[in-house]
Amino acid sequence: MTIDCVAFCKTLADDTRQKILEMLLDREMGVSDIVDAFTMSQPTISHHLNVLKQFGLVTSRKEGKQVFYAINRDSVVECCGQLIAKFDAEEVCEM
Amino acid sequence: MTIDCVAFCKTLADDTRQKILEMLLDREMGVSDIVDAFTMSQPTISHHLNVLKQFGLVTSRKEGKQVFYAINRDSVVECCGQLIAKFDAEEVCEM
DNA sequence: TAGACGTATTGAAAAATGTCTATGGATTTA
DNA sequence: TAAATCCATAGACATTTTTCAATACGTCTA
Repeated sequence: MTIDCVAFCKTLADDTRQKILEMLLDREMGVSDIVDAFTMSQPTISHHLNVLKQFGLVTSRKEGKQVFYAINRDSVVECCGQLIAKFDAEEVCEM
Repeated sequence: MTIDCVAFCKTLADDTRQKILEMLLDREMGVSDIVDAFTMSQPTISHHLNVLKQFGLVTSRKEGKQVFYAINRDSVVECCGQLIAKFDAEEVCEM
């Protein structure tokens, strides 16, 4: 399946979202833990988590009152791969 | 040298800029040729070309009245590579 | 069941970005 | 040199995105 590379870049075009992804590289985290790592409000973090989730870069699971988010490594790698593929094409030789 | 991955994604987070880069994969182009490929105004295209140039994804050279833009393949590949490297890290094992 | 807790949603304000028109600078040509 | 061509810049406007406060929703616990 081919992704929308512009949408992928938009998803990563935010410092908070990239930092969240980096944190999730280390371990799955609950929303409140993520919120604690930033100075922004909880709704703002929830918004960014939703943007990441909509594009499939993270997954979430509910456990009691908490919601845990995890990075979707396969998706991140696949998207980066498609981005490279789009712009790393060999020079086209016309004959 | 390490790039700003957020700035890189912001640079690519626009449909027009990605299309311009794709066109330049094929061949170097003058500004007016690029403008002709879109329905947007010439200043708007110039703006996008400047964004791409500021981040080093394209280069330009002047030839008479015309300005030719070319993709900087090395830079594009290097930036994509760093983006992958940032999020494709192996799982961290704590001992 | 009432209250507390954790998270999502809503609606609005602020900030950033994309787009346009108008114009200016550089270069060529008549 | 005057006009034409090509592109960049400036400023204004519209759109999108980020952010927050307020509140709603689900879950646990006393």
